[in-house]
Amino acid sequence: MDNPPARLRGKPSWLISQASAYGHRLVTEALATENARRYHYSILAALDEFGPASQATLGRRCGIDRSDVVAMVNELAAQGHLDRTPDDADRRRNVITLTATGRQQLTRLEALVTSAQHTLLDPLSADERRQLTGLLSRVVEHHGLP
Amino acid sequence: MDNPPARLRGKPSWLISQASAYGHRLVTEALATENARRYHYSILAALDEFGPASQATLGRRCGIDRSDVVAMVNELAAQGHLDRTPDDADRRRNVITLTATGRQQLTRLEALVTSAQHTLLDPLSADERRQLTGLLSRVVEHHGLP
DNA sequence: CGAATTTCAGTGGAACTGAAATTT
DNA sequence: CAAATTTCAGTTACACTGAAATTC
Repeated sequence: MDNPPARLRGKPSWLISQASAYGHRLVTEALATENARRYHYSILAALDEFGPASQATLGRRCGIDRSDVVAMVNELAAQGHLDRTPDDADRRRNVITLTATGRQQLTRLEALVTSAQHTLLDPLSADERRQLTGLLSRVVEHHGLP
Repeated sequence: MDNPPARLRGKPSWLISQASAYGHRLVTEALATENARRYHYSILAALDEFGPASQATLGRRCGIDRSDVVAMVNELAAQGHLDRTPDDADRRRNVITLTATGRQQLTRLEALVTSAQHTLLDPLSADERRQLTGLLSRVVEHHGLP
Protein backbone atom coordinates (compact mmCIF):
# COMPACT_ATOMS: atom_id res chain seq x y z
CA MET A 1 0.00 0.00 0.00
CA ASP A 2 1.29 3.47 -0.75
CA ASN A 3 0.52 6.65 1.11
CA PRO A 4 -2.97 6.23 2.54
CA PRO A 5 -5.19 9.35 2.75
CA ALA A 6 -4.61 11.48 5.84
CA ARG A 7 -8.29 11.09 6.71
CA LEU A 8 -7.70 7.34 7.13
CA ARG A 9 -4.28 7.55 8.76
CA GLY A 10 -5.73 9.75 11.49
CA LYS A 11 -8.65 7.48 12.37
CA PRO A 12 -7.99 5.13 15.27
CA SER A 13 -10.54 2.67 13.94
CA TRP A 14 -8.68 2.52 10.62
CA LEU A 15 -5.30 2.05 12.30
CA ILE A 16 -6.71 -0.67 14.53
CA SER A 17 -8.30 -2.34 11.54
CA GLN A 18 -5.01 -2.32 9.60
CA ALA A 19 -3.06 -3.63 12.56
CA SER A 20 -5.73 -6.26 13.10
CA ALA A 21 -5.53 -7.41 9.51
CA TYR A 22 -1.79 -7.80 9.77
CA GLY A 23 -1.95 -9.63 13.10
CA HIS A 24 -4.72 -11.79 11.72
CA ARG A 25 -2.55 -12.84 8.82
CA LEU A 26 0.48 -13.52 11.00
CA VAL A 27 -1.46 -15.64 13.49
CA THR A 28 -3.43 -17.48 10.82
CA GLU A 29 -0.28 -18.40 8.92
CA ALA A 30 1.49 -19.49 12.10
CA LEU A 31 -1.42 -21.70 13.22
CA ALA A 32 -1.74 -23.21 9.76
CA THR A 33 1.55 -25.06 10.34
CA GLU A 34 -0.39 -27.15 12.90
CA ASN A 35 -3.60 -27.28 10.85
CA ALA A 36 -5.23 -25.08 13.47
CA ARG A 37 -7.35 -21.93 13.37
CA ARG A 38 -7.64 -18.94 15.64
CA TYR A 39 -10.90 -20.23 17.13
CA HIS A 40 -9.22 -23.54 17.94
CA TYR A 41 -6.59 -21.75 19.99
CA SER A 42 -9.23 -19.72 21.85
CA ILE A 43 -11.31 -22.74 22.76
CA LEU A 44 -8.35 -24.84 23.86
CA ALA A 45 -7.12 -21.91 25.99
CA ALA A 46 -10.52 -21.54 27.67
CA LEU A 47 -10.72 -25.26 28.44
CA ASP A 48 -7.21 -25.25 29.85
CA GLU A 49 -7.79 -22.25 32.09
CA PHE A 50 -11.33 -22.92 33.32
CA GLY A 51 -11.73 -26.65 32.91
CA PRO A 52 -14.62 -28.52 31.27
CA ALA A 53 -17.54 -26.37 30.12
CA SER A 54 -20.68 -26.41 28.00
CA GLN A 55 -20.51 -25.11 24.44
CA ALA A 56 -22.58 -22.07 25.36
CA THR A 57 -20.16 -21.19 28.15
CA LEU A 58 -17.20 -21.61 25.82
CA GLY A 59 -18.84 -19.30 23.34
CA ARG A 60 -19.46 -16.65 25.98
CA ARG A 61 -15.91 -16.87 27.30
CA CYS A 62 -14.23 -16.66 23.91
CA GLY A 63 -16.65 -14.32 22.18
CA ILE A 64 -17.55 -16.95 19.61
CA ASP A 65 -21.06 -17.40 18.27
CA ARG A 66 -22.98 -20.51 19.36
CA SER A 67 -23.13 -21.79 15.78
CA ASP A 68 -19.43 -21.39 15.26
CA VAL A 69 -18.69 -23.18 18.54
CA VAL A 70 -20.54 -26.20 17.16
CA ALA A 71 -18.32 -26.25 14.07
CA MET A 72 -15.09 -25.72 16.01
CA VAL A 73 -15.93 -28.41 18.57
CA ASN A 74 -16.69 -30.76 15.68
CA GLU A 75 -13.25 -30.16 14.24
CA LEU A 76 -11.36 -30.30 17.53
CA ALA A 77 -13.17 -33.49 18.54
CA ALA A 78 -12.31 -35.07 15.17
CA GLN A 79 -8.66 -34.25 15.86
CA GLY A 80 -8.89 -35.81 19.32
CA HIS A 81 -8.12 -32.56 21.09
CA LEU A 82 -11.30 -32.58 23.19
CA ASP A 83 -14.17 -34.85 24.21
CA ARG A 84 -17.85 -33.97 23.86
CA THR A 85 -20.12 -35.85 26.25
CA PRO A 86 -23.74 -35.25 27.29
CA ASP A 87 -24.13 -33.53 30.67
CA ASP A 88 -25.98 -35.83 33.09
CA ALA A 89 -26.90 -32.92 35.36
CA ASP A 90 -28.48 -30.88 32.53
CA ARG A 91 -29.26 -32.91 29.49
CA ARG A 92 -29.55 -29.87 27.21
CA ARG A 93 -25.81 -29.48 27.49
CA ASN A 94 -22.64 -31.12 26.26
CA VAL A 95 -19.62 -31.15 28.52
CA ILE A 96 -16.48 -30.33 26.57
CA THR A 97 -13.28 -31.68 28.10
CA LEU A 98 -9.70 -31.09 27.05
CA THR A 99 -7.77 -34.29 26.26
CA ALA A 100 -4.08 -34.94 26.84
CA THR A 101 -3.33 -34.47 23.16
CA GLY A 102 -5.41 -31.29 23.24
CA ARG A 103 -3.22 -29.94 26.02
CA GLN A 104 -0.13 -30.77 23.99
CA GLN A 105 -1.64 -29.06 20.96
CA LEU A 106 -2.33 -25.96 23.05
CA THR A 107 1.34 -25.86 24.06
CA ARG A 108 2.36 -25.93 20.41
CA LEU A 109 -0.18 -23.29 19.38
CA GLU A 110 0.80 -21.08 22.31
CA ALA A 111 4.38 -20.96 21.06
CA LEU A 112 3.26 -20.13 17.53
CA VAL A 113 0.89 -17.38 18.63
CA THR A 114 3.40 -15.85 21.03
CA SER A 115 6.01 -15.72 18.31
CA ALA A 116 3.55 -13.95 16.01
CA GLN A 117 3.06 -11.26 18.69
CA HIS A 118 6.73 -10.42 18.57
CA THR A 119 6.65 -10.09 14.81
CA LEU A 120 3.56 -7.88 14.97
CA LEU A 121 4.99 -5.51 17.59
CA ASP A 122 8.49 -5.56 16.16
CA PRO A 123 8.77 -1.75 15.85
CA LEU A 124 7.86 -1.12 19.50
CA SER A 125 10.04 -1.28 22.60
CA ALA A 126 9.08 -3.49 25.53
CA ASP A 127 7.74 -0.44 27.35
CA GLU A 128 5.70 0.65 24.37
CA ARG A 129 4.25 -2.83 23.97
CA ARG A 130 3.04 -2.68 27.55
CA GLN A 131 1.57 0.78 26.92
CA LEU A 132 -0.25 -0.42 23.83
CA THR A 133 -1.56 -3.53 25.55
CA GLY A 134 -2.77 -1.48 28.51
CA LEU A 135 -4.59 1.07 26.38
CA LEU A 136 -6.22 -1.59 24.24
CA SER A 137 -7.25 -3.56 27.31
CA ARG A 138 -9.12 -0.53 28.62
CA VAL A 139 -10.87 -0.02 25.31
CA VAL A 140 -11.84 -3.68 25.06
CA GLU A 141 -12.95 -4.00 28.68
CA HIS A 142 -14.99 -0.83 28.47
CA HIS A 143 -17.21 -2.19 25.78
CA GLY A 144 -18.83 -5.02 27.69
CA LEU A 145 -16.84 -7.53 25.65
CA PRO A 146 -19.84 -8.45 23.51
CA MET B 1 -18.68 -11.95 26.70
CA ASP B 2 -17.59 -13.01 30.18
CA ASN B 3 -14.05 -13.33 31.47
CA PRO B 4 -11.91 -14.29 28.48
CA PRO B 5 -8.96 -16.65 29.12
CA ALA B 6 -5.81 -14.90 30.33
CA ARG B 7 -3.94 -16.37 27.37
CA LEU B 8 -6.17 -14.33 25.07
CA ARG B 9 -6.36 -11.18 27.20
CA GLY B 10 -2.58 -10.96 27.18
CA LYS B 11 -2.15 -11.27 23.42
CA PRO B 12 -1.86 -7.94 21.60
CA SER B 13 -3.23 -9.50 18.42
CA TRP B 14 -6.34 -10.64 20.30
CA LEU B 15 -6.85 -7.24 21.91
CA ILE B 16 -6.42 -5.51 18.57
CA SER B 17 -8.80 -7.94 16.97
CA GLN B 18 -11.46 -7.31 19.63
CA ALA B 19 -11.05 -3.55 19.42
CA SER B 20 -11.17 -3.81 15.64
CA ALA B 21 -14.41 -5.78 15.73
CA TYR B 22 -15.99 -3.17 17.95
CA GLY B 23 -14.76 -0.25 15.84
CA HIS B 24 -15.88 -2.10 12.76
CA ARG B 25 -19.39 -2.40 14.12
CA LEU B 26 -19.55 1.24 15.22
CA VAL B 27 -18.34 2.59 11.88
CA THR B 28 -20.45 0.21 9.80
CA GLU B 29 -23.61 1.13 11.71
CA ALA B 30 -22.83 4.85 11.46
CA LEU B 31 -22.20 4.69 7.71
CA ALA B 32 -25.34 2.63 7.16
CA THR B 33 -27.42 5.73 7.96
CA GLU B 34 -26.13 7.12 4.63
CA ASN B 35 -26.28 3.78 2.80
CA ALA B 36 -22.50 3.78 2.70
CA ARG B 37 -19.78 1.26 3.52
CA ARG B 38 -16.30 1.59 4.94
CA TYR B 39 -14.72 1.10 1.52
CA HIS B 40 -16.86 3.92 0.14
CA TYR B 41 -15.47 6.30 2.72
CA SER B 42 -11.90 5.23 1.97
CA ILE B 43 -12.24 5.71 -1.76
CA LEU B 44 -13.98 9.07 -1.47
CA ALA B 45 -11.28 10.23 0.95
CA ALA B 46 -8.50 9.19 -1.45
CA LEU B 47 -10.14 10.98 -4.37
CA ASP B 48 -10.63 14.11 -2.30
CA GLU B 49 -7.06 14.21 -1.08
CA PHE B 50 -5.17 13.15 -4.22
CA GLY B 51 -7.55 14.00 -7.02
CA PRO B 52 -8.60 11.75 -9.95
CA ALA B 53 -6.86 8.37 -10.13
CA SER B 54 -7.04 4.97 -11.79
CA GLN B 55 -8.73 2.11 -9.99
CA ALA B 56 -5.42 0.36 -9.44
CA THR B 57 -3.98 3.48 -7.80
CA LEU B 58 -7.05 3.84 -5.60
CA GLY B 59 -6.66 0.24 -4.52
CA ARG B 60 -3.00 0.74 -3.64
CA ARG B 61 -3.69 3.91 -1.71
CA CYS B 62 -6.58 2.50 0.32
CA GLY B 63 -5.32 -1.05 0.71
CA ILE B 64 -8.31 -2.43 -1.17
CA ASP B 65 -8.05 -5.36 -3.55
CA ARG B 66 -8.37 -4.66 -7.28
CA SER B 67 -11.52 -6.78 -7.49
CA ASP B 68 -13.17 -5.02 -4.61
CA VAL B 69 -12.33 -1.61 -6.09
CA VAL B 70 -14.33 -2.61 -9.17
CA ALA B 71 -17.38 -3.38 -7.05
CA MET B 72 -17.06 -0.23 -4.91
CA VAL B 73 -16.62 2.03 -7.95
CA ASN B 74 -19.68 0.40 -9.48
CA GLU B 75 -21.72 1.28 -6.41
CA LEU B 76 -20.35 4.79 -5.97
CA ALA B 77 -20.84 5.56 -9.67
CA ALA B 78 -24.44 4.31 -9.47
CA GLN B 79 -24.98 6.73 -6.58
CA GLY B 80 -23.48 9.58 -8.60
CA HIS B 81 -20.63 10.11 -6.16
CA LEU B 82 -17.91 9.64 -8.79
CA ASP B 83 -17.40 9.42 -12.54
CA ARG B 84 -15.59 6.60 -14.32
CA THR B 85 -14.18 7.57 -17.72
CA PRO B 86 -11.61 5.85 -19.95
CA ASP B 87 -8.11 7.34 -19.73
CA ASP B 88 -7.07 8.73 -23.12
CA ALA B 89 -3.38 8.67 -22.18
CA ASP B 90 -3.42 4.98 -21.17
CA ARG B 91 -6.39 3.11 -22.48
CA ARG B 92 -6.01 0.23 -20.03
CA ARG B 93 -7.14 2.57 -17.30
CA ASN B 94 -10.25 4.29 -16.06
CA VAL B 95 -9.98 7.72 -14.55
CA ILE B 96 -12.10 8.00 -11.42
CA THR B 97 -13.19 11.52 -10.55
CA LEU B 98 -15.04 12.76 -7.49
CA THR B 99 -18.31 14.56 -8.27
CA ALA B 100 -19.83 17.47 -6.38
CA THR B 101 -22.36 15.18 -4.72
CA GLY B 102 -19.52 12.80 -3.90
CA ARG B 103 -17.71 15.58 -2.09
CA GLN B 104 -20.87 16.36 -0.14
CA GLN B 105 -21.27 12.69 0.70
CA LEU B 106 -17.70 12.58 1.98
CA THR B 107 -18.46 15.50 4.31
CA ARG B 108 -21.42 13.60 5.73
CA LEU B 109 -19.46 10.35 6.09
CA GLU B 110 -16.54 12.17 7.69
CA ALA B 111 -18.80 13.42 10.47
CA LEU B 112 -20.25 9.96 11.05
CA VAL B 113 -16.85 8.26 11.15
CA THR B 114 -15.33 10.91 13.40
CA SER B 115 -18.17 10.53 15.85
CA ALA B 116 -17.66 6.77 15.92
CA GLN B 117 -14.01 7.32 16.90
CA HIS B 118 -15.11 9.15 20.02
CA THR B 119 -17.43 6.35 20.99
CA LEU B 120 -14.71 3.77 20.41
CA LEU B 121 -12.09 5.58 22.49
CA ASP B 122 -14.55 6.70 25.14
CA PRO B 123 -12.55 5.23 28.07
CA LEU B 124 -9.31 7.01 27.11
CA SER B 125 -8.21 10.56 27.83
CA ALA B 126 -7.15 12.87 25.01
CA ASP B 127 -3.52 12.18 25.85
CA GLU B 128 -4.05 8.45 25.87
CA ARG B 129 -5.82 8.60 22.51
CA ARG B 130 -2.79 10.32 21.04
CA GLN B 131 -0.53 7.68 22.59
CA LEU B 132 -2.61 4.85 21.16
CA THR B 133 -2.76 6.45 17.72
CA GLY B 134 0.99 7.02 17.72
CA LEU B 135 1.83 3.46 18.72
CA LEU B 136 -0.57 1.96 16.19
CA SER B 137 0.75 4.24 13.46
CA ARG B 138 4.23 2.89 14.01
CA VAL B 139 3.02 -0.70 13.90
CA VAL B 140 1.04 -0.08 10.73
CA GLU B 141 3.76 1.91 8.99
CA HIS B 142 6.38 -0.65 9.87
CA HIS B 143 4.66 -3.39 7.97
CA GLY B 144 4.96 -1.95 4.48
CA LEU B 145 1.25 -1.21 4.57
CA PRO B 146 0.47 -4.28 2.48
C1' DC C 1 -45.18 -21.60 30.69
C1' DG C 2 -40.75 -18.95 29.43
C1' DA C 3 -35.80 -19.56 28.98
C1' DA C 4 -31.59 -21.98 27.77
C1' DT C 5 -28.87 -25.26 24.86
C1' DT C 6 -27.49 -27.56 20.78
C1' DT C 7 -27.74 -28.00 15.97
C1' DC C 8 -28.44 -26.92 11.16
C1' DA C 9 -29.19 -24.00 7.25
C1' DG C 10 -28.23 -19.93 5.39
C1' DT C 11 -26.79 -14.86 4.81
C1' DG C 12 -23.45 -11.18 4.07
C1' DG C 13 -19.32 -8.30 4.10
C1' DA C 14 -14.35 -8.64 3.88
C1' DA C 15 -10.19 -10.31 1.84
C1' DC C 16 -8.45 -12.81 -1.55
C1' DT C 17 -7.16 -15.84 -5.96
C1' DG C 18 -7.19 -17.07 -10.86
C1' DA C 19 -7.91 -16.08 -15.27
C1' DA C 20 -9.32 -13.61 -19.41
C1' DA C 21 -9.08 -9.48 -22.37
C1' DT C 22 -6.87 -5.34 -23.41
C1' DT C 23 -3.16 -2.22 -23.70
C1' DT C 24 1.44 -0.46 -22.75
C1' DC D 1 7.85 -10.20 -25.39
C1' DA D 2 6.78 -9.04 -20.27
C1' DA D 3 4.03 -6.09 -17.34
C1' DA D 4 -0.03 -3.45 -15.97
C1' DT D 5 -5.07 -2.66 -15.79
C1' DT D 6 -9.82 -3.85 -15.59
C1' DT D 7 -13.21 -7.22 -15.00
C1' DC D 8 -15.52 -11.44 -13.67
C1' DA D 9 -16.02 -15.77 -11.30
C1' DG D 10 -15.18 -18.05 -7.40
C1' DT D 11 -13.19 -19.14 -2.54
C1' DT D 12 -12.45 -18.85 2.49
C1' DA D 13 -12.72 -17.40 7.32
C1' DC D 14 -15.59 -14.98 10.08
C1' DA D 15 -19.77 -13.03 12.20
C1' DC D 16 -24.22 -13.54 12.51
C1' DT D 17 -29.52 -14.80 12.06
C1' DG D 18 -33.54 -17.86 12.20
C1' DA D 19 -35.59 -21.78 13.38
C1' DA D 20 -36.26 -26.45 15.11
C1' DA D 21 -35.82 -29.89 18.84
C1' DT D 22 -34.88 -30.76 23.45
C1' DT D 23 -34.63 -29.85 28.25
C1' DC D 24 -34.79 -27.05 32.40
